[in-house]
Formats: sequence, C-alpha cells, structure tokens
Amino acid sequence: MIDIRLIEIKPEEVRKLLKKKGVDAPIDEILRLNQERKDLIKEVDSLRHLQNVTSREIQKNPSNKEELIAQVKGIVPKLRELEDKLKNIESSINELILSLPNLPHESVPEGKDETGNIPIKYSGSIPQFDFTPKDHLELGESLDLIDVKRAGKVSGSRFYYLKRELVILEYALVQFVTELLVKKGFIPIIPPVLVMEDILYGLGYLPELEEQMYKIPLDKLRLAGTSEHTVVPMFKDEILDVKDLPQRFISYSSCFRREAGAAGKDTRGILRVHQFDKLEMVSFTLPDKSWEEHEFLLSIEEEIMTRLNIPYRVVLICAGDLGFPASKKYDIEAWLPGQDRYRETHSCSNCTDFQSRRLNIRYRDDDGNVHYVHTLNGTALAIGRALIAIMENNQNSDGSINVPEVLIPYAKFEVIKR
RNA sequence: GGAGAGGUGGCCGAGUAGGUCGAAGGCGGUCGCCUGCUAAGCGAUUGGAUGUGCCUCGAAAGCAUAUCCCGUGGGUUCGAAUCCCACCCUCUCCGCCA
Repeated sequence: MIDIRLIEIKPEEVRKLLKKKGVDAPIDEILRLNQERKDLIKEVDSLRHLQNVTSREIQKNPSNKEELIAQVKGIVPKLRELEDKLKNIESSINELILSLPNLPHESVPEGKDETGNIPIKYSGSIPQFDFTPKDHLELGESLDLIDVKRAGKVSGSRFYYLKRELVILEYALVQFVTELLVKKGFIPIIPPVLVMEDILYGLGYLPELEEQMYKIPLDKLRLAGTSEHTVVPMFKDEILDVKDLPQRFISYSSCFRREAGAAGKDTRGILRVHQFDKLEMVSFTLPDKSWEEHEFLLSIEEEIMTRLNIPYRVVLICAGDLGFPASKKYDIEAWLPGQDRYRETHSCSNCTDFQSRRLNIRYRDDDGNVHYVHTLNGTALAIGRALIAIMENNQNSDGSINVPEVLIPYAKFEVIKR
C-alpha cells in the first residue's frame, strides 16, 4: 500500500505516477477523508482524556462518586458516536488506499499494455536446424515424456503427466538451481501451498487475482499461484533485525493457476497449465538496497539461463503492464524453436515497501528506529517452461534430445532417446 | 473427529473478588562505571501504533504531550490484561492417517 503520508506531502506526484500505471486515483477524496480523520482523532482523544481523568478521580474521591459518574455518563454516548464515525472513516480511507497499486519506478517506461514492453537485451544464439524443429509436445509424446491426454481424463484440460527422463530432468534442475543459489547465500525453503485469504489481500493479489486463484471455500484457503504468496508473508507483523538483511530465500513449490480468461490460448502442450513446479527467489532488503537487489536477482536468472544454454531476451515491463504490487519488473523470455518466438519463462519484481506496509514487515535499524523492509521476488526457474525450452532447443533430427551439459552430472544421462 | 490446557513486552514469566498495569521479576540487548583485557560485579536504560505542539521549506530524526494496543473482534462498566460472547491459533491425550 502507498504511504498515506506520501499522498499528503506530494499528492500531485502520486497522482502522476499512478496515471502512468493507468490508474485515476481518488487523491482528493483520500486527502479530504484523511483531514476528517485527523479532526476526529483530536475530538475523540480529548473526550477519552476527560473520561480517563474522571475515572481516576472517582477512584481517588469516592465521596463524589455519584456526581462524577453522572458526569462521565454524559460524555459516553458522544464518545461512542465519534468513535464509530472515526472507525468508518478509517476503513473508507483504507479501502481507497488498498485499491491503489504500487507506484512505478522512474526507470519504468510509459505504456498501456504489453505492447509497451521493451526488450533490452538478447543473449545466447538461436539454434539453426537443418530440419523442421518439433515442438515440445510432439517431442514429448513421441519419447513418452509428456501425457496430456490421460491427464485430461483424470484432471481436465491444462494438466499433464510428466514421465521418465523428464521427471529426472526436473529433479536435476531443482538440484542444479538450489545448489547454485545456496552457494550465493539463499536459504532453501519448501513452503505451504495453501494460503489464507487475508494474507493474499495483504500481498495485494486479492481481489486482483480473484479469478486467477483456486479457492477452497470451506476453509477460506487458496492454492498459491506462486511461492511468493507464501514466502513473503512469512514475516508478517515481525520486526526483523537489520543484521539479518538482506534475507534471501530460494523456494520450491507447486503453483496453481486457473488461467481464467485464457481459454483457447496456448492450449497445446504444457506451456500454460493449471499446475506446475517453480523455484522462486524471494528477498527482504533494506529500502536503499532494493534496486541493487533487483538487478542482482535478474543477474541470477540470466546466469541460470546462460548455464542451461537457453537463448533468451530480457524485457523491461512498461508501467501499464506492471503487476499490482510491482514498482518495476523484468521478464525473461526464452527462445522456443517450436513456436519460433520468445516466450516468458521468468519475471523479477521489486515491490519496494508496498507489500511490507500491508503485511507489516519491518526492521529495526542501528539507531533503534523501525522502518518497512522492501520485498522482491523473481523466478529462479519455472520447471515446466524450462523443460520446454530445453527440449525444443536441444532436439536432434531423429527426435532425440540432448541434455544440457550442466545437468548431466545430476541427470546421469546425456541424451533422451528411444 | 473426541477430551482437556493455554495464548501477556525480544525471550522466560508474574498479574483474575475489575481501578494510576503498558504491565513485577528474571534473561537477553544497549550505554556507563569498574578492569591491563575478558568474565564477574555495580548503575542506568530497554515495545509498537496514531494524533498534536516544538523543530524543519516539507518529510525523516529528535524533544514534549495525549490516545490506543496484554491472540483477534465485539459486549458489560464511570473504569478491563483481569468479567461475558464469538472467532483464530498453540499445546497435551485418545482416535484416524501420508
């Protein structure tokens, strides 16, 4: 959530930045309510003060008891009334502020939607085949690595069975990435995949992703769409020690997405599915270190792609296409020969203090003062899409697939063939 | 799922016939003193939120002051950590089970 003080001090700047994100913010309404709130607090506080003083007097001077009680009883209804009013105003303000997305960073380009995104870097060489490359499903089915048909029978569309070497390759990827990140100081973690709804409101993903998340109504729980949903809120309502920052996690979990509104889109294969496994990086940092951290997370994503030898490009996401809590975001898109184009495999966001403010995650600095941390998250590897990229980029004319060199020590085989 | 216990400050832990309790005591932390250094010892200090005033161009920080916070939300009362209700969570035992 945006700091209301920032709105007070620089209302026009906030308005402008939100406009960049395509949001027409009710700044004036917020300021008006906030003034009303402050006036009410003054009134309520002075009444309470009077009440407290009188109550103490009753205790000290029991002789005047009856009279004093009568006196206080006079102010109680008024106080109740003002308190209710204050509560209402506070929740109105809250509602308004919570509906505002995070402010975009100055380095974020203008733009309405994904057409405004800017590729800023290309890396790796696109493989040249002297045959028509197959897509991952064709490869996967002929090698008996992917079974979408039977999954449809059991779970419906957009589900799949991963089989044989592809399973081993998933384990290899998990180990490869986890080892790499642990070496860099990340704490490996396997989070719960079910989340309480309140937490998702705190993260700013509900109600935004209402349609996108699986719901378990009986228990008011949701299936996490990414482990960001469960790792970031770990420190809800906590005050961290400055010595523990930055704190970095590499999380491995299944992710669940309803893909509502994507009907008919990417229906082939396992590119867009309801359930997939993902390794996700989450960082908690000092406010003045988060931009540095953002670049650091991106650099790790690039390192992983480079070491897997997957051609990719980095895309800077424009203001209009940023997620609700993100102040700046990079995507990485891998080259997929089966589609003859780049497709998103990673994303990396700096959410600044937007989530920590909502979740009340703070740290105490060396002077003992308390501030909000910054939170960041980035895909280390989305297993399904990584497998697609590996299969399609490393295929041979006979339909076999070469295992990327870095994975061979983990997978213990070099080629997938029948 | 059945039965019971409990949720207090960074931690441990007092506090229920309602009244200066934001909260004893201990540990830990910080700062002093002592010491050649460390330990011990001695002394002091040690939560968060919100508002207002001073300060500032504003914010932050600082100082002062008021209000709120003893799992969460309501209620009773002049007054609640203490009484009542609802909810959440934790623990123990039994049952079931990957």
